[in-house]
Formats: sequence, C-alpha cells, structure tokens
Amino acid sequence: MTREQDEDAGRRRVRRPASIKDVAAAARVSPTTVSHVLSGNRPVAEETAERVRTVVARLGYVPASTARNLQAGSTSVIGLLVPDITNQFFAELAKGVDDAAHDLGYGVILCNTEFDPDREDRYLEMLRGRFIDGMVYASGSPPSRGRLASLLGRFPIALADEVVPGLLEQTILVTADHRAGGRLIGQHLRELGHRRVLAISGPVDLVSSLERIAGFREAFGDAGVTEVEGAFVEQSGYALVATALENGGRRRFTAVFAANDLMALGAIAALEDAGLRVPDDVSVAGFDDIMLASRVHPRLTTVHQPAYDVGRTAGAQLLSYVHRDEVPPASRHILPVRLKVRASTAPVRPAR
Amino acid sequence: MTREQDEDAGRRRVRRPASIKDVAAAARVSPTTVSHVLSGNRPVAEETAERVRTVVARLGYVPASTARNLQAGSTSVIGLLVPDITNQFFAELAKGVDDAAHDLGYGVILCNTEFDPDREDRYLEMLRGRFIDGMVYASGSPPSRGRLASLLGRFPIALADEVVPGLLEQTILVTADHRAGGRLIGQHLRELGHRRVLAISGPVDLVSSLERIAGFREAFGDAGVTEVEGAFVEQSGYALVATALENGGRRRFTAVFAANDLMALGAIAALEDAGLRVPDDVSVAGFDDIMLASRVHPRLTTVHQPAYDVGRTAGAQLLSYVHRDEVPPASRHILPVRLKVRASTAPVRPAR
DNA sequence: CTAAGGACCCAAAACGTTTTGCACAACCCT
DNA sequence: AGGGTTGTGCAAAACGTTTTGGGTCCTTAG
Repeated sequence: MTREQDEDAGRRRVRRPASIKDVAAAARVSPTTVSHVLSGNRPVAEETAERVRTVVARLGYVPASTARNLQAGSTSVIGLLVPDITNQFFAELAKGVDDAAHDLGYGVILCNTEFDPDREDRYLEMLRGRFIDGMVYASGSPPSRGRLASLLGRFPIALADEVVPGLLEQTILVTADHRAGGRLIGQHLRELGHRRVLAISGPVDLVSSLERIAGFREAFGDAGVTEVEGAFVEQSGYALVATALENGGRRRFTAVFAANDLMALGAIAALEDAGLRVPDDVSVAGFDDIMLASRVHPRLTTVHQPAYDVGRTAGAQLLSYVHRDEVPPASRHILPVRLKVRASTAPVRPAR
Repeated sequence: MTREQDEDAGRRRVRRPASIKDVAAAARVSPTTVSHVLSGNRPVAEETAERVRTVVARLGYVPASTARNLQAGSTSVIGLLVPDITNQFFAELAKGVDDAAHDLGYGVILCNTEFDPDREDRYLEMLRGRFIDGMVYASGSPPSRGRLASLLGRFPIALADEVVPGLLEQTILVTADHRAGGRLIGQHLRELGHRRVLAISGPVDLVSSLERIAGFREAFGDAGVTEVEGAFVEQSGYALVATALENGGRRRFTAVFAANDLMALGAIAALEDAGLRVPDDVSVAGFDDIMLASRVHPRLTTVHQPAYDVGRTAGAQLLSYVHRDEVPPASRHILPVRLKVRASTAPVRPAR
C-alpha cells in the first residue's frame, strides 16, 4: 500500500539508464572488463569482447559522463564568456570557439553576461567549481580582474578580443589589431582631406577602445580631433553626435570616427536628423564591419575585424594546452584587420 | 632521485585544489559537517559553522561540481542546439534560453551545427551520456528524428522554432505563429490591391516554411499566387526572382512574398538589377524582422518573430519540469507575431 | 615434472561529494 | 528518576566510472 502510493507520488519518471554494472552482469563479466572493452585500454579476448559489445548495444549503454568526469578530473568542456551573443561580432567569435572546441571533442558552455558585472560574477562563481577545463574570456566590459585572477589558478583562461590589464602577462591573449585599425581609418580620413574630426570612443576603460583611438591619432595626428567618450551602442553614437552638433555645430568637424559600427549608425542617424547628409556633408567611419555595415544606407566605411578567427585562435590555443593537461605559457596573438572603404566617407567639401 | 625526475617531467602543474577533506581536517570536523555547513541541509552549531566557514575562506574551497554531479545524478546544465549562432534569429533565441537557464542557476552548453547533419549527430552523441539535464532543440533543418527520439528517453527535450514531425506529440514545442504571420502578409498585400504574387518559400520539409505559405494563402486566397521553393538564404531569393522575371516577367506578379527576410533582400536585389523599383513597381514582404530589415533600403515590410521569447519560453518550460525532476508533458506554445509595415510594400499600381 | 611466462579477467581502490542512520550528551517534562 | 526530545556531529554508503595490482589457468621450455 505505502509502496504503491510512493510509486504514484512522483510523476512518470525516466527509467534508470543502464550502468556499467548492468552490462557486466548481463554479459557475465566484471565491470572492469566492460570498461576495457569500451576503452581498448587493455586487451580482452575477442569472444568476450563481442559478448560485451552485444549487450552494450542491446541495453543502449553509454558511460555516464558525470562519473567519468569525476574519475578523470576533467570534463572536456570549456567555458565561453561573452557580453552579448546577439552582437554579430561575438556570435562570430563564439562560432570560432565552438569550431575549435568541436575539433578536439570539447563542448562549450555559453555565458552571456549582457554587460552586467553582477551577472558575470554569478557566472564565474558557477564556473569555479572546476566544472570546466578552461575558458575563453571575451568580456567586452571592464572585467573584475580580481575574480578572474583567482580563477586563473583553477583552470587556464584565454583572453579574447579584450586585454585584461592585470593578466596579459600570465596567459593567452588573442585580439584583432585595434591600433592598426585605428591607423587605417586615420590615414583614410586624412587622405580624403579631413582635418577636423569628432572621435567618439567606446568606454575608456577598455583597452581595445583606447587602442583604436590611439591608432587613429597616430595616423591622423592629434591636431583637429576632439574626442568624446561613449558606450558601444547605437544610442550612444546618436547622443554624442547630437550633443556635439548642438555645441558648436559641424563647423567643428567634417568627419566622425566611431569606435564601433553601431555607434557609427547612431551617428549617421543623428546627422541626418540634423539635416546633414552622409557622406556629402559629413563623413562617418565605423569599426568592426558587422553585417549591417555593408547593407545600411549609406554603406559604411569601416575596419573589418576577424571575429571568427579571434574566437577560433583563442579556442585552439587554449585547448592545445588544456588537452595535454599543461598550463599555457603567456602568449599574444594579434590578428590583422582590413580597411573597408565604402560609401559613408568622401573627400572633404569646403563648408558652404 | 626518481621522484625528482617525476616532478620535473610534467610541466608546471596546477596545484591540487582543496577538497572537502582538507577543509574538514583543518577545521577539526568531519566532511559531513562541512557539507552541512555549506548546504544548510542540517543545522550545525554556530561556533562550529563559523570555524568551518573560516577555513573554507582561507583555503578557497569550492565543492567540485564533478563530484556533486555524480552524487546528484544531474548537472544543472542544459544543451542548446542551433544551426547557426551567427544568425541573428538564433542568437536572440540563444539569449532567451540562456536567460531562462540563468534564472534557475542552470548553465547552457552550445551546439552549433552549421546545418551539418553529421556535425549534429556528433553533438547529439556527445550529449547522450546524460551530461545534460535537458535540451532545447532548434535545429532549423529537417532533423534526424530517429536520433532525437532515442535521446528523448534520456532527458527531456524542448523543440524550439521548428516542429520535428515525429515528436510533437511527445514533448514541449515552442514556436512563433508562422501561419498567422503568413496571414498577416497575405491580408496586407491584398488590402494594397495586389492580386498576383510570387511566393518564394523556404525548404518544403520545414514545417515553419509550409505554415507561412499556408497562412498566406488562407488570407490572400489561392488564386493569383505562384509558389516556388528555395532555401533560407539571400542568394536563393535572388535566383528565384531572377528566374521568375525571365519566364513571363513581372506581368505575372505585382508583389513578392519571401518566406524570410534574407530571401526578401535577395529578391529586392534581383528586382533592382532588372530595373524595377521597390515598392513602386513591385512590393516585397519578408518574414522574421531581423535587425537588417529595418535598416536596409527600402526598409522591409515583414513579420516580426519573437525570437528571444521563443528561446526564453522553451528554456523556461523545459526547466520548470527538469528542475523538479519531472518529465514534461506534451505541450504547445504558439507565440504571437506582429506585422511590421515599412517601406517595401505599396498599393498596387496599374502596369503601364 | 616443474618453473617461467603469457593470456585473460577480476577485486578493490580511488575520484569528491551528499545523504542518512545513529550515537552521544544535555535538556525538559511529568 | 526515568522517558522523551533536541541539539550536535560522525561513520558509512552511495553515485558510476577508470585504474592497477594481482590471481588463475594454460602453454611452453628446460
């Protein structure tokens, strides 16, 4: 009676999956032998092996990875932390990491922080129980270096896309050549005759953001560039340019260098809302070369970042060590970028 | 001597993390007590608990999730299978799933199949060792139902976005209302006075694709619609329209209904290459409302699909059962869609 | 006929937790 | 004073593998 109630109590349950013991019993061998048959770790008489294999197939036995992980002390899973998987750039990067992982039989666990430090912390907390064998960190926001450093003692971490100040001498870093990208835009705008440009940067605590602007100044020269700080989103680009137009108007600049394509889009919108035409009145350049950049009107001049390669390289580098159970030596991988000249930049025109 | 060699042999290794035994020893209690302090599963004298907590902090102890998983028989991780994380739609969906998972303390392991059945199989194979507690399946291509069915016995699966023919009566299904979306477009075009439309569908073995067209016919009527089959990519839209223009020209249609925004973009390109203007000469409507749709020229009339909500609902539904260790009953969740009238459709104009 | 060696398989330990039954002490109530 | 209750902590089992040091039996050579 009581027993029947108990069985009723839980709703329909999944039947217990076959364990190695079940297989062993059915094949009249020890669990050890089953393990050896499956792993090929030690020779087993063909006749016995065949018997085991039959039972395995019949029972649909698959070794429980939880148990295997415990025994092995590793999980064949790496973490991937990104701020926004919805952002084309990070999606490409994620794909690269996934490909690299998949090649070596690793899985990827996705952590989407939405630029929220608390959320990032919660993810890192969850990850620290060495659930993962390693991690690709592409935070995209000023990272809580402390927490990251403490994790570095538990498993290897590869930094992707963004330098983390305290850590770059200790681990793998893969990033696009932001500085060179900035230089390319700087040179391009200068060649078009621009002499006064509004540079709208990303968050100044992001090294990549600084590098882009620094590269720009290297090529363009410091004179004539007024710099304002923003965030890597469209509204920020809009607001920054709108504000700039109010204070002083466009007499102050003939071109806008946005640290990011989305911001560039915002900038264009602000300019058009103010009755200015792009690129006739003001040129606008972006950074990243997201898909939109080539479809939007006017098509955006920008710097192409090899997002996929960044992810793939970071994943491959990380795993090349993790896989051999070594801790990776510090290394840097700077990937080349390309200038994409399209329709949003034009030779400067004398103000009417 | 030998020992020294051994220590040299492996490269610098990570030191063994503290285990619960280490904590117990240092706090002069049993591992049981440590566990109780940490889990709150049973009361522990405050004095003792404090001592344990101190040691935990000092040693930086974190329970090994591998061991915990084994003991618990679950991992607090769910799988997410998508064909292309780079596709905005699936990225949004993934974000939804991740959010739902994160709310309940679950992790998400990402499987990006790149529309490759082999790759999908390899992923499913890797997942079947009940590494995960459940899975959201959004294959986007005609799925290998057999393998999926066999997995359904091991952990719950929620189908997102796309019906899997053999399984829809057995598990959770979350999808946008493709049929209603088709109806909205059909009605819209009819109201604009269109009477002959070219419908370019996605792969006919995808239920969502069929539904969109079916809904369209419901509202528009069967008469006057010629249907051609394609794939969900831009080139396909281009090719289909280009071909249609060759055979019979645009006398045969005044509007194009593309089963997907990307195809709509291709269609527009083909029309413009043929010297036709959109929407003046031919109207074009899409489906999905990807980010591009609102930025491209002309801005695309389309049906907005709540990708994020699909993911979030699928994740939440799945987890609401998984989390209580129940197997989910079959259920369907059809999410509403919205018509977005923009600039690519216009009232029909009498052919000149 | 016996010792050595090989082929084959198994028992037991280990991985690091959580769970549960129990022991011990101290307290309360009648 | 004795029986019950509470509070506190421990030992042992269990989760499902893989690993490793034998053990048994058979073959072969001396």
